[in-house]
Amino acid sequence: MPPKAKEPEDASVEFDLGRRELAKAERRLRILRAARDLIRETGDTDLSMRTLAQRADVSLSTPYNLFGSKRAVVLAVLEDVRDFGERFNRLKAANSIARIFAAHELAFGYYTRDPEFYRTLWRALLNTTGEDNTGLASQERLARTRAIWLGLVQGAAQDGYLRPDRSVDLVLRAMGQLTGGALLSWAMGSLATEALTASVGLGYALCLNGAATPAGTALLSERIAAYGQTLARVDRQSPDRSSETL
Amino acid sequence: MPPKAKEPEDASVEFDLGRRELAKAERRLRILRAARDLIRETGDTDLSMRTLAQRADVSLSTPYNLFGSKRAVVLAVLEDVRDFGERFNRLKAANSIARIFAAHELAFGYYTRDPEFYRTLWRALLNTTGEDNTGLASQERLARTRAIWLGLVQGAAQDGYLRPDRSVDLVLRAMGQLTGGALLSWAMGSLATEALTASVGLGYALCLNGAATPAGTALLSERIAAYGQTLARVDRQSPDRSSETL
DNA sequence: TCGAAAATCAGAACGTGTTCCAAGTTTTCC
DNA sequence: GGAAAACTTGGAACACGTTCTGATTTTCGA
Repeated sequence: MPPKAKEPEDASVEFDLGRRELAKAERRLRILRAARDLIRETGDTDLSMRTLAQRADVSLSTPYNLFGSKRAVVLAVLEDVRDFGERFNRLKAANSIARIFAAHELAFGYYTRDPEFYRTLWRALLNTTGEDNTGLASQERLARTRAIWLGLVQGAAQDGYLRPDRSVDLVLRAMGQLTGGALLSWAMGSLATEALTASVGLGYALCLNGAATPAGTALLSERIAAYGQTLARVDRQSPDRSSETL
Repeated sequence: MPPKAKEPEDASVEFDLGRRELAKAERRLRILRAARDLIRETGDTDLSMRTLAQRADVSLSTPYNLFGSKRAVVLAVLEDVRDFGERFNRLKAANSIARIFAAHELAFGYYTRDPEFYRTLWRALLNTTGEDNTGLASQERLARTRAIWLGLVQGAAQDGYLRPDRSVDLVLRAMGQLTGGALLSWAMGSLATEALTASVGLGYALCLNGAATPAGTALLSERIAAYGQTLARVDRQSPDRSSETL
């Protein structure tokens, strides 16, 4: 029987790379979809490579050939599911400070909408030893994300909301670590989902305010107050247990 | 017969708990010491429970009986090695802002002096699923650490360095997440050891400055500049790759 | 002193991520 | 068409954290 899968039925961005590469891409896609579905279904239990292979109708070796490790598979799922970039460009806001927080809430909206899914994803990322996080695709995506945020903060600086003697790079670095810490304690279970966006947003606002001009402070104070109220309300309902182990 | 178990033979802090409890404590200590030594020796390779048991001259089951999991053992090592508390009290500084950063550099001095050791420790903490981080001893130590930092920041607030309309709790929350994020990317390898203390210190200074009075800003600006210079110097020598995965 | 209780012990077992290897299958190139 | 290269496959294997079982030793209470 001739292979019936020769029409470009998926209409994806794949170029003509020969039939072998095409089959490989198709397998890759099948694995990713199986991983996504499995995480969606099983929820709390972390997905195993054996069930993943079984679900994707491939051998256990194949995900390792195509991705390299479980961590890489999960990273690819994360990358596949969340495609900002276009959405970021469509963002409109009253000023460049508001733009930053609009982007923040857009990004974390992915997490607060189905939290189970992303929590499992992040847990899988954490307990696979990270030594080899220098994947090719991963590194490129990371640079892209960083460029977006750099543009956002630089915009605020050019609009006169941030003091020019404060390096944008340093503010960005603090914001990145804030993000990582919040996602860590969220994935570990010590930060409630309802508090996640506000917690990171408050950290952003504080850091930015630490480098802000008076004009910037005027805008950021509202953010700090608003996020603070949200956090106070959440803390009243459930125990917080922030600051995981220090 | 009156209970005769009154001899304080070990002269340690253990009370008279009978010979059985004493033997248990001795075994616990032996396990902790073995874990510490093994991490010190093997360095990069994560310690395994089997070699740990072998080294401590106990069965593989015993660490699970006494601690519950590998995560708990590693947490106990971390708690055993780092005993601030007393050192914090001996801290003297020019003002309450300087006190905060003295405490910060004291705390992170543990990490930057033998980084291999603490990196291994933190990696072991990360890739054991954290569900059960609600250990009894762990929770108490966490509260104690939080109380120390709360006192430090409250001191700055009472000295008029922080605006009274900014909640100390919220600043503390941001600082805690900053810490967690930095330690995460440090343990993962994407943050250099030479940049660790400065990176967190800069984040602290920015967050505090975001809630500072003019008097506080005067002090914090120096910190921001100093840490920024340190980070710039480190970045010039090695690639930074901060903000791990977002 | 004796029996009961408690803890450890050795070892097997389960499921995990990951690697390796001998086949088999398919595509590509000459 | 045929040879060679590339890739998947199935399965075994390794080390890991964790749990369980049965036997053994040690301590405590009466």
